[in-house]
Amino acid sequence: MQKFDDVEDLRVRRTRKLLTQALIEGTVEKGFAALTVRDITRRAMVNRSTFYRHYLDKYDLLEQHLNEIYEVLEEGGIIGEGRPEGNIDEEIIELFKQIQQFPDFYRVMLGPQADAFLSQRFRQQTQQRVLAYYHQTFPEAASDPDTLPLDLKFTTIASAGCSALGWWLEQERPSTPEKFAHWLRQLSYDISISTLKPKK
Amino acid sequence: MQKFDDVEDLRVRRTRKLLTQALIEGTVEKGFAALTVRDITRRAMVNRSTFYRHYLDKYDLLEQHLNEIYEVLEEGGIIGEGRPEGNIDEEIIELFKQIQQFPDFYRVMLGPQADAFLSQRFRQQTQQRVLAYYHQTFPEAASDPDTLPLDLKFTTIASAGCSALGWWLEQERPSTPEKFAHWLRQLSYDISISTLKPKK
DNA sequence: CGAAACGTGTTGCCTATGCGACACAGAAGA
DNA sequence: TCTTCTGTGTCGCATAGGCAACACGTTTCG
Repeated sequence: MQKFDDVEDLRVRRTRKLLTQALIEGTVEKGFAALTVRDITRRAMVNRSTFYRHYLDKYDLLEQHLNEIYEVLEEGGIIGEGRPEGNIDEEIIELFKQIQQFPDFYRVMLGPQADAFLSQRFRQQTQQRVLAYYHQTFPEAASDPDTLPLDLKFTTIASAGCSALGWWLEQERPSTPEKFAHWLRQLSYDISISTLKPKK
Repeated sequence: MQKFDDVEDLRVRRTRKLLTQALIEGTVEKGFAALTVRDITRRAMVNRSTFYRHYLDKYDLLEQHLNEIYEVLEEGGIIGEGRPEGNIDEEIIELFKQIQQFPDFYRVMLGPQADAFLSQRFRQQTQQRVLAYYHQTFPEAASDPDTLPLDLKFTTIASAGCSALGWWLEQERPSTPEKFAHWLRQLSYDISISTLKPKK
């Protein structure tokens, strides 16, 4: 797999978007396990060799897709301490609108009958992301023996976030992405305060 | 505007598909008149210069899209190589299954608040297609001075078909393609009989 | 069992497309 | 009026991606 000089090239972004979209649609249609690289590239109208210029395999594609989601969440401060920035709020809302476009896919990942590999990898990545974020934000907390074990915190927070998202998607008529983003920010902020901020 | 060596190149087909899709979505969203080439290319994630490698302007894109639809219908035996005695019902049903692929777009084109240029061009192209069809099917009718003027017939038939289609798409709960095809077949059959079949 | 048939990765060559720039036109605004 | 801004249409150059072929592993079926 080779890298690209200009990751911002329109062709690169378009190819990645098409492949990701095909991954989601294909997963909904026939399941992630049965999905082949050929299926994805055929649906995306992208040559198979091009797929390997960007991703190692379908698992790599999935993880990169999830990572992109987390990056947006972290930039917006949804994960951890909320720092409201008007500009980034719109991006988060856009993200949830995108998620809402493929509720079946995330339902597959988060629902009760979720694909084994998918849901495991999703929660696992979520936890890792939360871990990395808190290492950046609270570097001193890692060496504090008196606080709760970090793993427990991260597992709890990650699981809470996944459950919240799953709950949102399971609703009959999900509320607007704006409202859900607001709730999620409040939730994550409360959790941050109660678990990470040392009481004075 | 330049031509391409290999029109079957996956990149060419993908680009055209994305642009066409963006045209349809953009037309539904903000109307065909207000739609710019920039809007289309931005939505399609295609460079603006690439647009001009394929189309002259948005009108050219629209016409090529309509032509492709008609070509698909002809390949399916719906318009071309018509058999007047055959089972026309199935052919008409196939037609509406094709149209149902882009319901919003045709709603914009044919509905009461339809864009002026769009609906005009659509009716115009439909009329030309009907003209070609009847030239194939009834070659002797073209030279018959005693029948009604052909233009009048075709205009009437095409306009009737478009109006009926627009009415169908405007319904709250459009009836099944089968039922509507039955009605339309009766209508068109009556028109054909009364205007094209010479009385013995 | 053998042999099609399919999926995975990889490579070298060719080309469609992106990018940046340009001239031009019309519209909005000081 | 003179700017400023946006859209149009075109161009040369650089490159991401298509295509065809390859070796290899796995399923499928006769």
